[in-house]
Amino acid sequence: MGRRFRGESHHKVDAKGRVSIPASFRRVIEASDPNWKSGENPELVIVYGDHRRNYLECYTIEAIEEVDDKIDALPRGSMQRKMLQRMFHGQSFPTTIDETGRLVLPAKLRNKIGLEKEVFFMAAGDTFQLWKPETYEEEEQALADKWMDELPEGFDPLEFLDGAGGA
Amino acid sequence: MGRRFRGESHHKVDAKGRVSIPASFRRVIEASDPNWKSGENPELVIVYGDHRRNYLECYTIEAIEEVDDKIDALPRGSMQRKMLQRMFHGQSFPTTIDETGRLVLPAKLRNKIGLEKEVFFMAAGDTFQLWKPETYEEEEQALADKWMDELPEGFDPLEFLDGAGGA
DNA sequence: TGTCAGACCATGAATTCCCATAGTATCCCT
DNA sequence: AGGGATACTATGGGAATTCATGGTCTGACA
Repeated sequence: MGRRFRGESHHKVDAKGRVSIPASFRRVIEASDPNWKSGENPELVIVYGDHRRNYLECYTIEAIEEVDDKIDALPRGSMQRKMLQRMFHGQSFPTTIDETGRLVLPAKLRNKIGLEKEVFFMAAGDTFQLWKPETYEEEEQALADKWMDELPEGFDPLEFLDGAGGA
Repeated sequence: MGRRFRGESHHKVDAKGRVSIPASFRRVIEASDPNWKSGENPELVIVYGDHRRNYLECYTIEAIEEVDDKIDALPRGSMQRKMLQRMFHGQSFPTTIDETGRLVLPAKLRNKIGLEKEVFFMAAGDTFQLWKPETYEEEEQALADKWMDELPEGFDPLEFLDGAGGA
């Protein structure tokens, strides 16, 4: 894996669906697009998935190619292959970042996750996610808080790093 | 783990959020950045965590890569992995130390721990922490008080010097 | 012939870059 | 051992650049 995304931030979404990409994310997207040259518009792929998913996941070109290769390696006609193709080839949207550092989310994608005036960016390794802020807070935050609170008193989640069994 | 941070100190924070790094810490940060070459600006990652954490933890590149590797080793989709990704990939901020030995803390991070004109540096193995001085004193003070209060009536903590078992 | 996507321009705020200074520690030389 | 000269540390200030965001204009298209 090349460079990693890191950080989280909130950005505005305007009436046309335009969204500024955090500058630090842009650097990673550019570096992970094998065809990108300075002065051009780097590409990326947004995977939106089916109705069960309530966020958008953005892949760099390198990251999506890795996924494609893995799909290609699955037996033709297998259910797994079919499902993954459906998700990564069907339910995805390739796009580019314009010269002002923004991308345009079509109405279809915005509606899918209920996006209005604001979006929340969240790094996740070699991809990043786009959430409706309210969804993120309600679902993820609640889940995280619950999970943390259920840990034994004085237990530091960092212990998971070393493979300690937990809740 | 390579070289360790050692010591503690106070430094000014200016209006732009710039903070001098203790010189001895710089040596460790440089030595622990595999890409660093003399004359360049060493990188590091500040992990700020969620609302429960009231200090900033600074990781050298080596230290954070160790963490990243461990996260990669956890099962994709597991709660533990998700939580750790959220903390180390989402709630973190990559940065560099400039040629005058300073780093810049963006307003978001300063506000998170209530930082104003001064910051307290505290070594912690292969990471170091940044505290608002008042917070550090209060927390540590509270911790010390609690410990003292729990000692048996009439017990002098100096007795620990000679190996007496304690609370 | 109104709507929609894309290209282009505009701007305030935040951030980076570059230069400056005062105080300390260090080193070297005679 | 004295007396600089030198290097590094901690801090400050302003200019230049980048970021995030908003607006306008113009064709395409249905």
